[in-house]
Amino acid sequence: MNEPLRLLLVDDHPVVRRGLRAMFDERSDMLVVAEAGDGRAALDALADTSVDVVLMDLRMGSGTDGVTATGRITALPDPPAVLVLTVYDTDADILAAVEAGATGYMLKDSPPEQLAQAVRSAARGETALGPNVAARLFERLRGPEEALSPREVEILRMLGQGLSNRALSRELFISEATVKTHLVHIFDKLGVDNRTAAITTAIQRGIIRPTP
Amino acid sequence: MNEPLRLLLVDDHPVVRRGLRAMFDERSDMLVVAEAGDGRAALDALADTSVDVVLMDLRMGSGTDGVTATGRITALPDPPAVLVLTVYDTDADILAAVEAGATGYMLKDSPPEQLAQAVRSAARGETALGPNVAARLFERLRGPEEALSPREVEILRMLGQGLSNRALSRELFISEATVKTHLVHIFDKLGVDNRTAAITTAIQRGIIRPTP
DNA sequence: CGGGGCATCAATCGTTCGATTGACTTTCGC
DNA sequence: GCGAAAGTCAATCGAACGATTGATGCCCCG
Repeated sequence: MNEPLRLLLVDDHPVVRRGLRAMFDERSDMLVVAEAGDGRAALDALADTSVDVVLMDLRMGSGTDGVTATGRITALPDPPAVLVLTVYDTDADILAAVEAGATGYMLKDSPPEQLAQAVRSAARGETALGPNVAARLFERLRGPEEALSPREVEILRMLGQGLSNRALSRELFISEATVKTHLVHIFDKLGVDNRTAAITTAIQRGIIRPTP
Repeated sequence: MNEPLRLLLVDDHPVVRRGLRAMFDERSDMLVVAEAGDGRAALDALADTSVDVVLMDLRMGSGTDGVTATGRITALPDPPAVLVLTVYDTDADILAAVEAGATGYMLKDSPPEQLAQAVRSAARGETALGPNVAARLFERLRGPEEALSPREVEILRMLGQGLSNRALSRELFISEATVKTHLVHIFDKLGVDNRTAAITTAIQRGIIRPTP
């Protein structure tokens, strides 16, 4: 097969798209056939462009995010492979991307040759994982994390603002005993035994954001 | 003046450097004269290359970080202007960069024309601030945050793992009373009144990272 | 030299936390 | 219909937290 791999670049950063295009333009076995600034634009591009591999950023400032777009792309008939590219990730990001059907996950600071190699692997349907990503996936598969209920996430968010159980109960119009019960469940699911560790773990896993 | 602005690109992401170079190569009033993957390499490049504007990433995976490098560059005799470029920032990042002497601060998702404009402003010695950055600087100037001592930061880091005061005192070989004293100071400086809020605030400000 | 900052320490006390045990109601899927 | 999950609630009790007051010692700088 001597036809170049047709690539679609999806990233909200013009600089990054430009850099990727320049890099792949130098490779005779690869051809950038389209670019998109968010997931929606990526899906639009796929409607009238044949693509072998999509290079997808997970975090976009606005528009359809990378995980949702990945899910939709891989649900297409005869979908292209999706190689996720990102700067930094939380455990939740990695898992979400893999569950959405991405066949590869690389960090943006990977050297150009590694990136090109990952693109080729993805085109062949092989999994391409950047450093550390494989290890974290294995860890996740070994001990799958239990999902928190919506109520539990809501309580976690408020907990991070430093509210006492009593203040929480007032804000949510429930009893303090109920707050405590939810906390017991939250601690169990996160594998911690106090609120402070719960907050740190939740932020690290991307369950909540650090907004005081 | 018809000579092009001489630019030095400093970023640990090859993709980003490549994209920036491609963008500036198109502008007749700008010339990329060097690239560097970290702050140290940037200083080396400046030793034998004349540069008008340095485009500096703040976060590098390894090597000398952007803030330190900015400080050293602006301490040079007849230094080039430093325009900081980053993806995401914490309050501490912004303040550190400005205090280190940067004359501009832009987010990487800025459109190419805005970036070019910021480079021209920096070259003229004018301040170039991206969206939201100015507002946050004003907020900081209104109520400057107190810096935590190294010991306080150390204690904050361990606090985030959920350690009780007693466990902390054991790990640090100090009394529990000392731990409590440090915490009182930490709470005062962060403007909070309990450990949980302290952790959230510290993570948000970039003082510590969420590593459970 | 004196003051400020940092690190260290003690004791007291009221409040809050977390574990525990037990229970009830509603909804959904098998 | 039954069981599981989610949400709700109560009471008890020991441990831990945070505020407070007060103190000492060291180092650095004006």
